[in-house]
Amino acid sequence: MLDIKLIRENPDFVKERLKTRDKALVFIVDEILAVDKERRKLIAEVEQLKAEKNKLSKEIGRLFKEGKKEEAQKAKEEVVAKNERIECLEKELKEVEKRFNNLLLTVPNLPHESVPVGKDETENVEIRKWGEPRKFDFEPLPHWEIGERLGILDFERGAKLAGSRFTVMFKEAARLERALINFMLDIHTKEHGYTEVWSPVLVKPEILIGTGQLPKFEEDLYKVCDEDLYLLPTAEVSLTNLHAGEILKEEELPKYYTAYTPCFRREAGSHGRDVRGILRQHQFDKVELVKIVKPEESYNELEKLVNEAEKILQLLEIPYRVVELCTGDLGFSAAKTYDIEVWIPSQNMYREISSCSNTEDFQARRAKIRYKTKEGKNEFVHTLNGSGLAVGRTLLAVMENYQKPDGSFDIPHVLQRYM
RNA sequence: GGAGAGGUGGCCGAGUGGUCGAAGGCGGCUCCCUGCUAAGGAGUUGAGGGGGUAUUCCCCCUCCGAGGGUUCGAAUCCCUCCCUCUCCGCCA
Repeated sequence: MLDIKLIRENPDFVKERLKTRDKALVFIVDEILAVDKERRKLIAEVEQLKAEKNKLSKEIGRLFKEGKKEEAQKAKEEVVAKNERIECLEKELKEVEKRFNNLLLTVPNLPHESVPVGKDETENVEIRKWGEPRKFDFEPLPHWEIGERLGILDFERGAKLAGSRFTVMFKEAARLERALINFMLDIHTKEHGYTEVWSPVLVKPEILIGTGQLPKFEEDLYKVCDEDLYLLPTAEVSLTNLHAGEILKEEELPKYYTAYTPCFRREAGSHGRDVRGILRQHQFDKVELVKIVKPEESYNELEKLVNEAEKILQLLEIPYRVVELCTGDLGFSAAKTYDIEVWIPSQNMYREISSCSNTEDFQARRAKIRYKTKEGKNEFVHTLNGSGLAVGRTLLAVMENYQKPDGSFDIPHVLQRYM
């Protein structure tokens, strides 16, 4: 959520920044300003009346004690009249507040000034490459063929159990999934200083509002029927919200959390994309990294976060590249994002395996995560998140990059002790 | 699922219709005192929002689990919900 004060005081700046994402966003700023004006006018009026009412009520108490019944009675009538007016105005105010909040909650974050301006993913900027894609002296197979031939990826049975975009894994694939999870968690906790977390995978709507999935992206989420709970689309949601509504001590920061969770996404609007294999599934495993930091440190922390995610691929010895998303491709909550894209031999291209973002205070403002500065002021923290990594995609990358001509594949050196 | 107890400020804990944003204690902060430390003394110490040309000053509104209601007035009374704890049942 953007700071209403910023919108109020620098509307043109906000418009300019939003425009780099999408030109249509400009109009919402004016709408917000109009509603804000209306809102504040009503607040002033209501509070004036309440002040008068409170004063009178105290007066009444005093008059009763002094035995001045008639004067008290007269004052009572006056308060009743004020109450009617207050009730009426408050009803109006409630409507306006609701409109105001809904508007504010649907505005995306402002891109950081360093983010390249561009309309979509074609204008993302490659930052660096790591590793040389392997030269195959045979035609590399896609992972689904490798997996099906070995009998360790079963798409038909996945569909039987749950429908399309669900897969069953057997034997080495199942074990590799588990090995990858443990490997990633070990690296992040032992080498990068993260605290391991295990969290619920069903969460309340207000939690999803905190990180920005709601109210705007409900169609991407699975909702539990009969209960007001949603399946987690990413552990970013639970980890970031661990401190929702809290005021942290300055010396508690920074906080680094990592968790393995399954993630559930409806992938609405991506029909026909990546239909084969396990690249795009409704349910997938992910090890997530979340940082809660002081504002002045967040961009530094973002660079570190990307490096920490990259470390996994380096240890697995799989080539990748890092790209910086342009303004038009930036996610809703992000001020700046780096994607890590892993090399996929069968597609002869790099595909996203991690997305690392600094949301600045955008999520903190929604989730009300603050810290008390040395001066005793409450400030919003900055929150960051990144995949470290998407486990299913890592598994797929291992299978393809380590495949052998006989249709089998090797296990990366660092994973062998986990198998 | 059944029965009971309870949810108050950073924490503990008082408060059962008026001057209570809330006693007292602990903790925190500031100052004083003692050579240092400990002890002691004085003061101060919640959050969100609106306004006054105002982050540091002033005024006001709201907040005692959440939402409704009664009342001129509610932390205090009534209703609904949520959560925590204890016992019973069921269960991985």
